[in-house]
Parts: sequence; C-alpha cells; structure tokens
Amino acid sequence: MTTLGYAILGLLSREDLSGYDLKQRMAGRVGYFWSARHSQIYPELARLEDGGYVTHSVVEQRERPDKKVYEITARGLDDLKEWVTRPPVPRPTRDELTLKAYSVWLADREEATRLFREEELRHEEQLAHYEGLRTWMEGEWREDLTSTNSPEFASYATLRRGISYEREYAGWCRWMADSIEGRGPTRVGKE
Amino acid sequence: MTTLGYAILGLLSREDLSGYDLKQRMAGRVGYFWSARHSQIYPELARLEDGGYVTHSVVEQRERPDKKVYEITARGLDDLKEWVTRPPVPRPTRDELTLKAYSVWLADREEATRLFREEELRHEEQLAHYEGLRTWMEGEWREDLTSTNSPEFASYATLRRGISYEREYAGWCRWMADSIEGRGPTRVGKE
DNA sequence: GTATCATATGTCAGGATTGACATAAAGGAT
DNA sequence: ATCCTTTATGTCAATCCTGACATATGATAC
Repeated sequence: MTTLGYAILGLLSREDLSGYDLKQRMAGRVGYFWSARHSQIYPELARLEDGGYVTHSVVEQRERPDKKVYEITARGLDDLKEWVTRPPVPRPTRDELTLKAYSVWLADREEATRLFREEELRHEEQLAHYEGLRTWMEGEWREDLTSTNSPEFASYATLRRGISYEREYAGWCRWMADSIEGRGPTRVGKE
Repeated sequence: MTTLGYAILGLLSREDLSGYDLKQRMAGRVGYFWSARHSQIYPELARLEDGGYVTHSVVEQRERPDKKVYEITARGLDDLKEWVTRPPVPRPTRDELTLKAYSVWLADREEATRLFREEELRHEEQLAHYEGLRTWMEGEWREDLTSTNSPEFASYATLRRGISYEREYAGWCRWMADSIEGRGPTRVGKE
C-alpha cells in the first residue's frame, strides 16, 4: 500500500467521497501535508478497490454527470489504523529554496534579497490564512478539541503543524533577506 | 537542467570533486536540504558534461582505483548564478508523519503517544547535532560570516534553516505527544 | 446558437528517484 | 588463501508523480 493510498483512506474514514471530491481535497492539501492530482487518484482508487480496502456505488445525478462514491471497508479501516502508529521510514527533505541558499554567495545582492523577501511574503500569507482557520476551529470546535479521538482534533493537529511550519519558514526567509540586505537580522523576540 | 544538476553545480562551484565525493556529500545532505544516491549522480554528471556545464579529468591513484574529478565550467557557473535567484516553482510539501496526524483520532492512545515521542527524540537529536555544528562555525568562521558573499555564510545559512526546521518539528511532536497523552501540552515559553 | 465553465472520470508519456545488481582495485583481518 | 571493507564507477527495473491528452454532461454567459 502506498502513502497516497493511506491519504485517501484517511479522507474516506471521515466521509464517503467520489474521486472528484478527493481531488478537490487533495489539490490543496490533505491536512495540508499531502497532495495528488486526479491522474494519480483514479488509478489508486482502482487499486484500493482491487485490494478490498474500498467499495464504490454509482450515484446518478440529475444536474451533473453520474459519479462513483467510494466507501472505506472494515479491512481498509483496520489497515489505516495500523498504519497511523507505524513509524514512518525517514525520507529525505527536498527544499529547493534552501538549496539555493547554499549557493547564495554567488548571487547578486539585490536579486537575492528580492527572492527571499518574496518567499517571506508567500509564507506569511499562508500563515495568515492558517491562523484564520485556527481561530475558526477553536471557536466552532471548542468541545471536540478536548478529546484527541475526534476527527476535529486530528484536523486541528495538522493545522497546528502547518502554522508552525509556515512561521518557521517565513522567519528564516526574513533572516536571510535581512542578512543579505546588510541591515543585519531584525530581532523579533529572542532568536 | 534538473534541480539535482544545480545541487551538483553548487558543490562543484566550491571545489573540484569526483562522483564518489559528491555521493558522500549528498548522502547526508547538500546544505541539509537535498540528497541523492550515486545511481542518480553518475548519470547526471554525464548529462552535465554533455551540456558543457562541467568537465572531467582522470586522476590516477596508487592506493585506490582511478577517479574522475569534475570541474565546473564558466557556462556552468553562469547558469548556477542565474538559477540561484530565480523563484522556485512551489512544490507540494509531503510529510508522512503529519499525514498520519490527520488520522490519529483512529489510533490507540499509547501507541500514538509512543510514535510522537520517538519522532520528537529524532528531531531533538538532529537539532543537537546541528547546534554543535553551529557553535563550531560561529567560532571557526567568525570573520567569513560577516560577508554574505562567502561560501561559509551560505553554509551557515542552510544550517540555520536546518536548526529552525528541526526545532519547529520537535516542538510540534512534543505538543502532539503531550496532547494525546492527556497531560495537556507543556508550555515552553510563549506558544 | 455557441462558447465557456464546473462537474466527472479516465489514460499515457516522460521525468525523478530508489533499491538492487554489477564490476574492480587495494588494504586489512583471520 | 579468503573474506570484508572502502574506494570508485556504472546500469537497470520499478515506483512515484506531473502535465498533457481525452471525453461527456449540464449550466450559465454572450
């Protein structure tokens, strides 16, 4: 079973979805840290059905084309549960911007500053978006977030990761831009 | 030109290296955020030489097999410089542990706690290792780090990213483990 | 009427990456 | 003598993933 397979099962464990629905959720991010195109999703659904992890039923619609709605099986749910706590095999982190930083000493000062300022902005914007979601979740899901065995807690947990990830990334970009610009890093709090 | 190609050029811009040397440096990490196996490096070197980005000369050794030492060309260096400040096409972040967190509500409490504690430890250890390197760099390279157009600054910059990345990741894992364990997150400073 | 858009499902060629397989030279250990 | 390790260079099959191609329905816009 591939990681993508588990990503799909993770979504189907919460609600029944069509391939198109899955695509919508995975185009952005599943819990913000996995993504896939529909060209990968449809074949994977077929494999999952082959393996008995999901089943589908055709739903006829009046105002749209028919769709196949997928449902997770008992077997699929068992496999998903087992996978969740299995230690992931560490995979190398690949980050092109950080790789660029390794050769930044060769670059034009101004262009390099612009690059890291732009990236800082990108991550600040993503962070602001996530913070909005967080406020909404903390208001709407106050009760659900007290128990860690609710899907709401799990969604909130991945969002927390998104927030700390974007904050960290934006902070490093700011430090880079400040350093290259020559102003010396701006201190915001300690470190 | 592939990103791997630029990773190799980034190393060759600092010193001439053989395929084997490159493998050693990329097995760990190039500046900690790119990696490759030798099965990818050797063909890529051939492509780079084909494109005129590098040249090689055979160096005979007495106590070891002969080796091909690669050198970056003027063309290669120009291309590398241009690439450094070109905005990277945003690629989706894929993180299996965070994906697991999205389905953690299905998991056994104890097993999930153990998982995130283990991962916390892994990242703490990596962080400690990086902090050691940082102390060494700040002592050894005090002067070089004042100018951002030195390779030492670039190495230091990627290390900074490694440090903040690991600290962020470890912190999130701790929050996860604490939350699932039921002790409620341990506050360390604010946030 | 026709063009475009959102819904809906698929295939396929090609590139990136991994893990296994393969060879060879020299040193050190048993 | 034989085995193991390090250095050194390569190939190849399989997998993951992207981007392009392909088709169909019904709604809305012009």
